[in-house]
Amino acid sequence: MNERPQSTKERLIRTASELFRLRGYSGVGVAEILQKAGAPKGSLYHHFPEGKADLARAAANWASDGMLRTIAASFEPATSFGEGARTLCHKLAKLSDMSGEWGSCPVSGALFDGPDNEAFRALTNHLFEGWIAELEHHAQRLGATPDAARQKAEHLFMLLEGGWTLARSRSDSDVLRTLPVPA
Amino acid sequence: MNERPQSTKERLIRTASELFRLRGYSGVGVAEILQKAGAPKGSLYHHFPEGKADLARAAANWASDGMLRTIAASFEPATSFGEGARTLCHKLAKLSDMSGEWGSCPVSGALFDGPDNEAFRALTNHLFEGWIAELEHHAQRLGATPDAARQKAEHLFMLLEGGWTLARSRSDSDVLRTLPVPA
DNA sequence: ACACGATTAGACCGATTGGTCCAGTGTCCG
DNA sequence: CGGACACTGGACCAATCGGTCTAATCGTGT
Repeated sequence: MNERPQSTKERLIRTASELFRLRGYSGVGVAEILQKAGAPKGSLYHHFPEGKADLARAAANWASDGMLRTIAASFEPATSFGEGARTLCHKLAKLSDMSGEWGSCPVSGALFDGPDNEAFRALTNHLFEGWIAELEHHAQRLGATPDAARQKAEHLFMLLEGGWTLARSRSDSDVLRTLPVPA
Repeated sequence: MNERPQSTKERLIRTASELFRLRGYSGVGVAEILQKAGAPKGSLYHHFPEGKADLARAAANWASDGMLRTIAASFEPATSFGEGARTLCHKLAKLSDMSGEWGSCPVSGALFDGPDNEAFRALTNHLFEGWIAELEHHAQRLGATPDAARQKAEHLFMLLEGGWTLARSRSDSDVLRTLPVPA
């Protein structure tokens, strides 16, 4: 019976990630996730024994993996950090355009406004540091000194997060396309 | 009976703003706000006939006004845009340290994950553009051309929003203090 | 002293929340 | 064929959600 394009678990993670990005952890109920994913309640608590929090962690991890792949795909063909950064911005802008709706960073959406949990904050930070480390790796590969690479990576990360916020508030992905990225 | 430091309405706005900043619009219930503010339910719906959404708008407006004052206070004595920007960053870092807890931008916290997407988004954008306009005004006053002033203002805004996110995820206000602000 | 609008106080409401539980339905391996 | 096990379906639950309502109380001008 499982000739569906994705497994139930995968569908749950994807729709949860999308909804959390739009309205945050507390802004989305499990009923809505289940309805959009076309799954019954039993499935959720089978695949994610700890329920909503478990699903949010999985969604954040999944979204973070996608972001890491996007970063790698943008920087691998680049010949300078600035070029890779600009490519990344354009890719993210395009993703925003395609989704049709305006959400926030999928990681902070899923985790930041959760139950005042310290564990959620720690996972958020872990994922963010993963992005920064990936950016740092490419900066160093493209000729920056270790110190400069770290600085460039953090700088670009903050611009991206801030740009995401402004783009969402304006409903305009061009904000991302014209981001003043470090060279 | 009203020798309290602030009126009930003011207390509601302040505690709502603080809580929304920590856990977002949907992450905070009216019961919690009322308890922390020491107000009964009747007061809320007397001062804010539309209830929680009304209160969130008021909280966001109040927080935005505070931010505008902080921007003005930082840039007025400055002799260059970079100097004003650095002062602003230090002031915001200090505010984060004093609050003891790590929240997000008070405007996006109160409004971004709300139920009525479009109206909330429009207000968020209105307030954000107010910040950018204030920054732009000071940039121009301190010698930048109109085009450069606009660019510097948006650039600083995005760095601040992104820096806020990273500072929160790391629980470290030094992120703000070392922000690579435009000159 | 009185009246009157502004405000407070909190009981109460239906809807929705996240979560539990178990009977069914496969699917695969002996 | 027959268990074993992974998964689905949904009824059901206590708790909490935002919101309404009315009675009491307050402050103030006359």
